[in-house]
Amino acid sequence: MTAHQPRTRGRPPAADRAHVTAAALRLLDEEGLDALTMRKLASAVGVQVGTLYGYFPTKTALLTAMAEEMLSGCRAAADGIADPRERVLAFVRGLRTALLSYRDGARVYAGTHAIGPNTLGFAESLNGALRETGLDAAAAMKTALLVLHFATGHVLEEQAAIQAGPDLPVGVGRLREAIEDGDYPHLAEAQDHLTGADLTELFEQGLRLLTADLP
Amino acid sequence: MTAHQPRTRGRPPAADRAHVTAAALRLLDEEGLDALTMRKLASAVGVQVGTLYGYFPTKTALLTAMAEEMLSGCRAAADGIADPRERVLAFVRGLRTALLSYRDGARVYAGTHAIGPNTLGFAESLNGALRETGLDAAAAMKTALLVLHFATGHVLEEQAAIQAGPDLPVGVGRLREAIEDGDYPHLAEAQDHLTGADLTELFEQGLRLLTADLP
DNA sequence: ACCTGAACACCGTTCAAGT
DNA sequence: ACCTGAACACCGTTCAAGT
Repeated sequence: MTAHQPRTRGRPPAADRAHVTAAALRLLDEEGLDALTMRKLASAVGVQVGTLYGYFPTKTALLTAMAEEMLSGCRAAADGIADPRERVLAFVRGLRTALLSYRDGARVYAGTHAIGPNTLGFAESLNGALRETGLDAAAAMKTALLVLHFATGHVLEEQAAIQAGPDLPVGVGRLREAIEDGDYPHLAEAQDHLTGADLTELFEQGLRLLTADLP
Repeated sequence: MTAHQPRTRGRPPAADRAHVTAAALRLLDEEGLDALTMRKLASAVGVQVGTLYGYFPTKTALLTAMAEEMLSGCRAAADGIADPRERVLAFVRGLRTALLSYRDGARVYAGTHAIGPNTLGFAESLNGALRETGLDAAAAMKTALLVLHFATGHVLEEQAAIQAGPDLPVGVGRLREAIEDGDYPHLAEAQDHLTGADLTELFEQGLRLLTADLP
């Protein structure tokens, strides 16, 4: 109302919300989701723990803002593609890249339900591209959900496999051991073909199949 | 070695590991993953917290045992199907049903990497069915991973959508609001077609597409 | 209006001491 | 051999009091 007031209206100084979110994403990338603590984040920002609750009412709200921010760049590469079918593929690849570019990115994304402009804008663009291929509203939304679910699940497993975490290098050895100890002939044979499997190629295969019946 | 010794060899009384796992699954189903606490589990079992660490070295180990136990019944329905292609579909449907039958089942499954007989036996049977359709070892494993990733991602979202949790009914209203406030014409149109969407049908569509190129 | 400092009610995990 | 009881080092969250 008054001219003297700074541009804050409700509570949160919106400028620093972004700053805190960026610091949280940096911390996530360096230490992983399990080590992302409100206290560690506070000291990274240079503030007391309680202060964070002036920016975000809850840790879930922070994680949601992080998920929203993760998607900030994932439309750029696809938006200019003329062929709608190729645009659809580019959108989904962009989502995978966005999630892969932060440690535990898929876990954060799958654990939240952001409704910010990046998330909804992405869903809108993906739906738009699907409609342009000739699908009606219902079919476009179904295909969008399908590829989104697939991408989430795939990157989740990709990042779980990468994780050279606390005891995971042990974990993969244990898997090999368990397969050889037990009676799993198909798994034993497939294991060799699987070592160093190209996960990008696997993702592309899934994406191709899920979009195979596009008009 | 000696005949007097009871059949315990190392540390854990294996009989009660199963009992604790069952109690944990019961607690999970009643209260959800976020409320599954070692202390709550201890009091449900009628024991002190520290005692649980005689059965499981860590909470992660408990969750892994829970994931393994979840898959106990998911092969039964498919194992007798003669047509290999139909058997593949039945295995994946069985996995979805198994995960859906516990609250937060997919979150537990996706967050662990069980290597017990249920998990490996399921993977072995799925691979065997895929080989029988005519796929070679590498192709069978790739398709298996694909449908597994899809199923995980799909049920994860299914259970997140169901969750009439602490503030989620508010959450869906907020989504509708955000879509109508913003400039998302495709999402706004698709929203009506989506309400009460049949998630089982959507899962079947994804499954059909991912297995469409089977020989 | 914003931040500090301190507390509350929890966690997972460990380990002496009992029996 | 197994369990108890109590502690350790943390959590997320809240809130008076300061400025």
